[in-house]
Amino acid sequence: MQTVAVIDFETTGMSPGQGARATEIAAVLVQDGRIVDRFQSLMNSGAWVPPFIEQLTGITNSMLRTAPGAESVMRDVARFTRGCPLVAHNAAFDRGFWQAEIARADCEPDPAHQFACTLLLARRLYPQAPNHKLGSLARFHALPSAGRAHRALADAEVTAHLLLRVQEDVQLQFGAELGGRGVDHRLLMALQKANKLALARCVTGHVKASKVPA
DNA sequence: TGCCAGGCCCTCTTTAGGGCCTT
Repeated sequence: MQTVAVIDFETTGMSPGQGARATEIAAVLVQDGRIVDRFQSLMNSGAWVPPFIEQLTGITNSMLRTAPGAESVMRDVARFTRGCPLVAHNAAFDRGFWQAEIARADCEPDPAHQFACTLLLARRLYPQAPNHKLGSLARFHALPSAGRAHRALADAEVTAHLLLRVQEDVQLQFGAELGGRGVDHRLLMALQKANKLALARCVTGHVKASKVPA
């Protein structure tokens, strides 16, 4: 079964385009419906962490002073996730930092590193949720807690449990269309883009497309 | 002077605007 890497960044701000840098990254590998491996590291890019972010994440400037360099951490996490599709909650955010930090570390881009987004999927599948913040969805589905929110490993683990719940619910909801097929990464990427009224059509189309020889 | 993210979704839309979500 395909192994997927769920990642989460903590950063100094909202956008790498505005000079924000990553302060911590975590990746958890999900295979056969469970977490099978974990990677987590603080990363010292030399960037200053604003007080608001120190308070939000608990990651302080003094903690980063002794952390490994951002470039070596990115090389390590790229190696850890090699060949795995990626998943994040609000993937547009993490994708931006992933691409920026990978480029700074001079890593070769991995074609397998395509992002699926649990935020987009949750908006499709759980319109009845009070909102689609990671913490709210964790409460909504009673997902296991993995530690302090706004730390990379804890958030990545919660996102991994949300992903597993999404896969389970897609299977339950569209089992007939899937005909015994698993909920793979390509289907999740198709679903997150599907019009909310066209989920079933999307699944059927994906299954038909999957039957065409490459 | 005032503003300064980006991507996505929804709707009183598409020649746009506002809200959500991430740190």
